Parts: sequence; C-alpha cells; structure tokens
Amino acid sequence: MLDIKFVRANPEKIKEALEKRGYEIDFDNFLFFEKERLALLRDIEEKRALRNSVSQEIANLKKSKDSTDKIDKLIVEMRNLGEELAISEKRLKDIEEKVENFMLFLPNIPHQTVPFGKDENENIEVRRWGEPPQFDFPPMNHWDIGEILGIIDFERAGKIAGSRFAIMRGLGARLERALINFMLDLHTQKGYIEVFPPILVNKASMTGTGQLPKFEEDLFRITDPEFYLIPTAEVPVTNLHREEILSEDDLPMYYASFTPCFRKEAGSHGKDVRGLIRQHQFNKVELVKFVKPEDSYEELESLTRDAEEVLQKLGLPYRVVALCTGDLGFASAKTYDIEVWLPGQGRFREISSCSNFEDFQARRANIRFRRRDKKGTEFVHTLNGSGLAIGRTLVAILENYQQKDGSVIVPEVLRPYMGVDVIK
RNA sequence: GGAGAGGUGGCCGAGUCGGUCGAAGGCAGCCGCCUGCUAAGCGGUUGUAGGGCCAAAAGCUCUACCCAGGGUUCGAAUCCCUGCCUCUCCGCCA
Repeated sequence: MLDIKFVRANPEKIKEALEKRGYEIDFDNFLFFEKERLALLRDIEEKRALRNSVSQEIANLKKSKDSTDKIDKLIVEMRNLGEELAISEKRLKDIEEKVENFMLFLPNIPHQTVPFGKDENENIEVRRWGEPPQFDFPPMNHWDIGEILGIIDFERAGKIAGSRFAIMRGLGARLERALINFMLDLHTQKGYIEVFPPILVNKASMTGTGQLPKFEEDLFRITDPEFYLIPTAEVPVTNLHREEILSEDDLPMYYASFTPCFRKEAGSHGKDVRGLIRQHQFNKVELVKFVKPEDSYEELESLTRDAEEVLQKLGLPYRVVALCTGDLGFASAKTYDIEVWLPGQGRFREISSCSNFEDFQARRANIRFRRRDKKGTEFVHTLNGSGLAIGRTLVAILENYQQKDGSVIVPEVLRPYMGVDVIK
C-alpha cells in the first residue's frame, strides 16, 4: 500500500508513475471521498469530544444528587447527539471502506532505476553466467527424459489429481529432496534463518503481502474453515512480523523457507501444458528479508546474488534480467528475474524472481521498526526472492546434464545428497 | 468433538452494583540526583494511530485503541451477542 497522505497530496505524480506500469487510474473519485472523509472525521471527533465532556458533567452532577432536572435535560441532549453521531459514523465507515479499497488496489511505484517498457519483451538483460552446453544429439525435453528414466509420472498424476500435477518417483523424488536440502543448507550457512511455516493462511496474511484483494482468482481457497493455500512462502514468512514493531538491532533479518506452493494458473490455459514448468503444486525455497529503508537496494543486489549462487554451484547457465515497468509485479518496486537455460526449449526460463517491495508490504502488514535514537516508528522494507524454484531447477538439471544414452549426470554438489553420480 | 477457564500497556498484574481508567501497583527502560565502585535509595519520565493548531520542527490539543466485530447506555476495560486465539480435563487422531 502507498502512503495515503502522499497519494492525496500528489495524485498527479502517482498517476504518472503508474501509467508507466500500464495502469490507468482515476483519482478524482478517491480525492473526492478522501476530502469528505477528513471533513466527516473532524465533525465526528468534535461531537465525540462534546459527548465525553457532557457525560463527565452528568457523572459529576449525579454525585451532588439534587439537579435531576438538569441531568435529564443533558441526557436528552446527548441522546439526540448520539443519534446524529450514529448517522455520521455510518457514513464515515462507508467512505473509509471505499478509500481503503482504492488504496488496496493501487500497485507499488516503480523505482527510478526500473527500465521503462510495455511488457516482458522490454526487460533488460543485466548479466549472464555460464555457457549453454553443446550436444552432439538433439537435446530432449525434460518430460521425455523424466518419462524414459521413470522418474516423473504425469499420467498417473492426472489420474489421482488432474492436469498440472506430477509424481516424482525413485531418483526423481530423491533429486527433488536433494535440491531442497542443498538449497536450505547453502542459504542457512550464509545467515538465513530456516523457517517452515503454515502453508494454509488467513485472509489478513494474503492481504499483507498483496495477493488479496486483487488476485483472488489465482489462489486456491478452502472454506469451512476459511483458508488460502499459499502461492509462495513469501506470504507466511513476510507475515511472520505482521503488526509488530521491531527494534533497529533486529535488522536486517534474513529467512529461508522451503514450502510447497499452490497456484491456480487461471490465466495460463494452453501455456506450458506439458512438463513441470507450470504446476498447480510445486516446491520452492524462498528467501525473505526485512531491512532498514536505506539498505534495501543494496539488499536486493545481495539477495539476487544469493539466488544466483545456487545456479552457479549447480553449474547451470543463466541470465539475470531487470523487469521493465510494464512487467513488474503488483507489489514490487524493482525486480530481477533469474532465467535458467533450458536446452530442451532452447531458451531461458524464469527460475527465480527477486524483488524489493520497499514499504509497500510493510504498510499493508503494519511491520515497523524503531530507531535507537529517534522516537516514533518507521516501516521496514521487505524483499524476497526464490532461491530457487525446486521443480524448475530439476527441469534445468535434467535438460542441461542429459547424455546421449538418456542418462543424466548428477551435478557434483548434489552427489552427497543423491548418493549416485548418474541417473539412469 | 464434549466440558470448563481465560484474553488488560515492553513484561507481570489490579480493575465486574458501568462514570473521575490510557488504565493502580510492580518489573524493565530512559533522564537526573545521590554514591569511593556496584547495589540500594530519591525525583521525573517511558504506548500506537489519526485529526486540528503551527511555514516546519518542537510543542499544545482533540479522537480512537484494555483480542476482534456488533449491541445496550448520556457514558463500557467493566453488561449482552458473535467470532478468533490460549489454557485445563475427557474423547479422537498423525
């Protein structure tokens, strides 16, 4: 959420900034209601102040016991005032709801360093690492490799759950587990605290990180009782400190969290229908940071490097792209995507997304901190990035390390976790 | 799932015949005094958010907040209803 004081003072600036993201937002209604809200608030507070003082007077009069006429008169007056107040309060509540709702649907403002662009085609490549492997045979897709090796079963997954599900089997399942352990070990060695949170969360948590109210259709929801399945560990982990005031000494805080993730993929019919790339359920190790505002862009760089390191250790070629304004996520001020090379597709595919949300999520989730020598509170900055998506990493390994005979070499760093050198 | 108890400020804890309670007291913290050092002692101080005054800061002032949301009342931490959470016992279960 943006700062409402800033929005009402600078609607033109916000409008302009959000146009860069492709949002056309009309502020007139908002400004109108916001003005009324403040006027109404003033009026209500005045009436409440009056009621408070008269009620006090009534209490004092009652003690003296004789001026019952005056008491009755005051009570009648206050009864009437109370009725007026109730009408105004109802009106205020309606307006507050409108204003709040408007604010919840406003996306974050892109950072000055975010390249301008319309869609993902205008993202800027920042750097590349590694060389795509050369094959003296036509490289296969991971779903063919997986099927031949008997380590991924899409067909039975379709039977027991439906499309966009997969079953990992034998060394495939072990590879999944090896990747989880490898990534968690790597990140926790660097100071990230491992957390394993609930993967069913409430509405407030989803609102805190920005999935709700705008992206309800992307989420799996259960009723009775009401919960949402997390689309990423970002949600529970960022909400760890919702409604908290941290001390400056606690910052920065780094978390690493492995969780399953669930997404409806409602808008992507026909996209990546085969293979592991786009699943309703997938595993991911997520990195989440809580930092002081002045450090957050430096922290975004180091967060991205920490995610890249996973690929480097696995020997998987990748590139880093800076998302342009038109491709930026709703809550993000700046995002780097890391794209891994997939020989089966002959292209780079997203495997991590590292974002600085500045105070956008902190304001929604009310996550603040207090500086040692200053009074008052400030919002923290939150960041997160995949480190990495497990399923897509597994895909990249199968495709990059495939051999002519159909076997797959296990990257060096995974061998202690796998117990074998080759999957065949 | 059944029965019961409870949710108060950073922490502990008082406060139910509704009023002077943003909330006693203690602890912790901060500032000062005192003290050979430490401890003890003494005085003061310490929540969050929003509005108004102010060019702004400081400051002053008002409003709201005693789990959340409704209700009763001139007035609610205190009474009523609903929800959430915690604890105890029984049952069930990985």
